[in-house]
Amino acid sequence: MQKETLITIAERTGFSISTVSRVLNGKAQKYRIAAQTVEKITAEARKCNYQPNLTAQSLRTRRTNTIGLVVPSIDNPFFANIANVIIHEARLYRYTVILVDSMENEREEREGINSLMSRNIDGIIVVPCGGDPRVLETAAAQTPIVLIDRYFRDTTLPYVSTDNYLGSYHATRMLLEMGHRRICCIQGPPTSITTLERVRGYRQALQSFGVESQARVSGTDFSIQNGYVETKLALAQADPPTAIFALSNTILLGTIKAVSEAGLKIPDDLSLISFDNYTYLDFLSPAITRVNQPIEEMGILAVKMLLQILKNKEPGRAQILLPPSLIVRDSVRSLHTPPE
Amino acid sequence: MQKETLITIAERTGFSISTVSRVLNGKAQKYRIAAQTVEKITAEARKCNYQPNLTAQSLRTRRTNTIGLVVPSIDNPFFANIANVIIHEARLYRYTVILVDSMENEREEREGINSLMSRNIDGIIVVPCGGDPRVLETAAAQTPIVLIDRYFRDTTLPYVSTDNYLGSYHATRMLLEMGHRRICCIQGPPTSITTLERVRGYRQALQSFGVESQARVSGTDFSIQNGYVETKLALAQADPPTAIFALSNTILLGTIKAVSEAGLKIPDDLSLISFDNYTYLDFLSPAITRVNQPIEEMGILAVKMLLQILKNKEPGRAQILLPPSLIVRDSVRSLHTPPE
DNA sequence: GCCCTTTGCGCAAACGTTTGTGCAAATATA
DNA sequence: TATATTTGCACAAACGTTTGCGCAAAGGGC
Repeated sequence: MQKETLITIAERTGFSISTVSRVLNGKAQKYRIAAQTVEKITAEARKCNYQPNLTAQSLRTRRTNTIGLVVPSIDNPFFANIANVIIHEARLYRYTVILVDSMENEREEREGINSLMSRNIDGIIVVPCGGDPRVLETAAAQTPIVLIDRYFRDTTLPYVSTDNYLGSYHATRMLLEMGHRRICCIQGPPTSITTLERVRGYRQALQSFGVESQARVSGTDFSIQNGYVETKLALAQADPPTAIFALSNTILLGTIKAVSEAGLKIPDDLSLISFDNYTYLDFLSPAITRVNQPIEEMGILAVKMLLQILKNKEPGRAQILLPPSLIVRDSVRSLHTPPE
Repeated sequence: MQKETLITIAERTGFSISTVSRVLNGKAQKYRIAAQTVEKITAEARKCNYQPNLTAQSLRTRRTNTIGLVVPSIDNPFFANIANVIIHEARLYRYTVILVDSMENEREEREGINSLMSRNIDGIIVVPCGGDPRVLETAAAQTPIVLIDRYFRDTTLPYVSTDNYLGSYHATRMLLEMGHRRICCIQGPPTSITTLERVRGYRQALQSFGVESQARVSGTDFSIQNGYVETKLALAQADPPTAIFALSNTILLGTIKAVSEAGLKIPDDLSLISFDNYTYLDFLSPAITRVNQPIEEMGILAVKMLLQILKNKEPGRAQILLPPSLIVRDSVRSLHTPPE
């Protein structure tokens, strides 16, 4: 079975390549192709299962109906989730997604984006992994770019993310209202905007209770190991925390491991609250109280924003923060009442 | 910043397009381009950060340095894991991956594969979601295809998967050796090869203990809900099982939910064993004993097999089953000893 | 029957590459 | 000096599309 092209169809139907092209692109009306001709050509195309050659098509049209998606690690369920939403949403508009994994590495990210651009993809959605917007901003001069989840403080790049500050603020306040004062906050990379915002929310909540001097922030990255190490340290202090706020699902896992190794029970001996939602968190015992990011909405918005930029052919300026919600489960104990 | 092409570089350096092309493709030797010329051209290319237009390139060469990956659901950590390995491995050979999510739907799968092929991708790795190899086999006539995880019984298509039979056999034997006899096996889609093989292993193990009449197999698909429903039913029987064998990580979650709703403790009241490995399983309490599939090896092999087919330009016949391993944790109790 | 409009379609250029072939100049050979 | 060989590069076709333009034939108005 050899490849069918416009040429082979043209030969078999006796019409020219251009006529075949126009018919199959639905431009028969516009070019006044006779109904009979349309009939013949579409019949033939269907019969031989013609599939246009997208590389030729996009060489000519400079469009590929493809968007690039760059995430730091597809292995992280949070990003897998984002990817899932974006792939599905893009499909609705007949866009295909090329996935690039930057491995939390700025160089990989840059190369990935270069590779995407040399493929003439129509736009890029990216969860940036560096602190420097410049690479992305120069790239955005050539290809529309929308940031998701992570973004930059002073940037003109459009983004959609969670209001990390707010989520963190609410979570911390909940702990405070439950009577907790010694609350450890285990953070991700200290320069990342998500970390910064979450820590800001944490501090602000403490301040609203007049206990900002109690702030305990530590941690270096979004890894299980980081959660583990920092929890070990926290628990070894003279005045160990009564609650731990893990700023990501990965950090949470490390924390849980350290806590269980210490022989502590959650929430009786230690309360725990986390960022990021995930099916499995309901199956841990106890189920983990957490800040839920509206991933689905974020993904849909990112795609829509990108498509809008593509349609309007103008830069795109939307910078959107969606409110997170608190999913209350069983990992936080009230210090006002005795343990069960 | 306008796009740099071979043409602009040719103009600026004063050489012809072909010379520029050959130099930048490292074919200077072969075409006896003067060292000085090579120097000038590469300098200019570097200066203006030339990136070849991949669509033009692949239109001409009929290669895209891209492979397609079709999975049933990127949201499932098992497939996210596979995708992760394949993306990374492909990158080593400078291949990019286009990810298609078939949503466990044969029509989506077919369309996805068509779309991939019209992009001239060099090959496809697919976790098929149907029971019929024909679509894939005809596609394989045009583009190299390698199956991963799932495959077909009578097919010439190359594949790499786990020896599901063996994994299931060992897991079931372990339960039997621990004294369990009433073992429920909750399966995925009854026609899928992974289900069939796993059930076969389960039955064979029972038979090796002379208790094949005790076989209890039920279930319809790889969903949390299926695990939940089937467990509910199993527990409601007159002679409820002492152990449950969940044939996937998703089924497992449903089972856990139903078990905990029934107020049963694992492993004291009920033993549990599962297929598929996953970080989170160690964080459940108790940690879940499970059959580990060698995902990393499978992914690497799949990519290597595909690249080999591409290189040799011959169909490729390798059909490989890798042995799984048992990860023993705390969810299985021995009936020979009293509960702790 | 003549001119004008409409209908229906084809020609050919262009997108940015790669690559087989060819050819002039430089060098070597006799 | 005449010929053969090598060196260094350019020409042009091709990959499969899309699309502006143009032109022949048919139909309409008078």
